[in-house]
Amino acid sequence: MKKMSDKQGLSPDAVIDRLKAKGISATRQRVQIAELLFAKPQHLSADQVLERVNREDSTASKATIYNTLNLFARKGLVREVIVDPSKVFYDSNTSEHHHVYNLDSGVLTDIEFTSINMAELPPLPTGTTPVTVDLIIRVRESS
Amino acid sequence: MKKMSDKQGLSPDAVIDRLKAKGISATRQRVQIAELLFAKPQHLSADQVLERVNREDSTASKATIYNTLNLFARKGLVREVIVDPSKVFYDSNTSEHHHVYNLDSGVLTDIEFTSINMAELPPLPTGTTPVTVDLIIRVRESS
DNA sequence: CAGGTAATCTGGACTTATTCCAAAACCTTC
DNA sequence: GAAGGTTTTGGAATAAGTCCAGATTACCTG
Repeated sequence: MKKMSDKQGLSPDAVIDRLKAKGISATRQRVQIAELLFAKPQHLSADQVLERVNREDSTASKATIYNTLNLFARKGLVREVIVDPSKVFYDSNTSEHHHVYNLDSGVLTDIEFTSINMAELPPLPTGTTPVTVDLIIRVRESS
Repeated sequence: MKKMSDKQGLSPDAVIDRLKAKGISATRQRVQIAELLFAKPQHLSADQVLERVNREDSTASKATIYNTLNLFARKGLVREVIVDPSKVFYDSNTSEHHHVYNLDSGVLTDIEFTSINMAELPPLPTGTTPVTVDLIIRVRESS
């Protein structure tokens, strides 16, 4: 019988299909990174991805982690969330949603918030088309 | 008669008052940076501020530029706009508004967009209060 | 106005995330 | 199994931002 991923995510084959569907050839490193990301909706930094991928026996280099995350972001498999100049997260939840960033704890949370939709954007500068719409609400603990 | 700033902005005294109103002591360097920023609504990076301030005869060090911009941002004199991990802008327009960032040209533009207001935010995680609400629409030239 | 204390500024070293690079490893396909 | 393109790799390079300890300045009090 087929072995499923140990982290309740997609099976390796499903991950490979998802990469191929976007025209990304499924190398060992890319599949590993994708399996990690797609296991569940989550926010990971490049560092965290590097650390977790390299916990397993076969590893990936720092350069590959960056290449791959950028590739995935460009292809829309993952969403880059820029929270802090030195805190970029990769969000494996690709459905439309926005973010709450807790400045005290560093925790990033998704929020459903339909009152902004791509369809009804304000007038943009002429000759430009929207690529992403990112709403980030920064909060503090209200002690 | 009183000499006005050469860049159609606030007079030096008005700048000093604005700093003092926020409890910031008006040192030479801070006044210089504030005069530059408050001359008109604009988006400048730390680098640009450094470069422009040091164009004049009396200068400020890199460390001071960073200290001062962070101080101004904390005090609400200026708004930090994080557009790209390595592109932080300081926006001297402190009224409520949002941003359009052109990925091709690197130009950041303000937009008035009242359909999101601090008053009607979605439910935030319990025990947190909003600090900033930032909407950034990233666009490309629609060649 | 002089002296003292706290706040601020400074240059340069340091840190840290990310990118760059040229060589090695790896797939395909014939 | 050799050719040719694509990926990966380790390590060097880059660049924004922070840190630090000493020098300077601002500010208060008498």
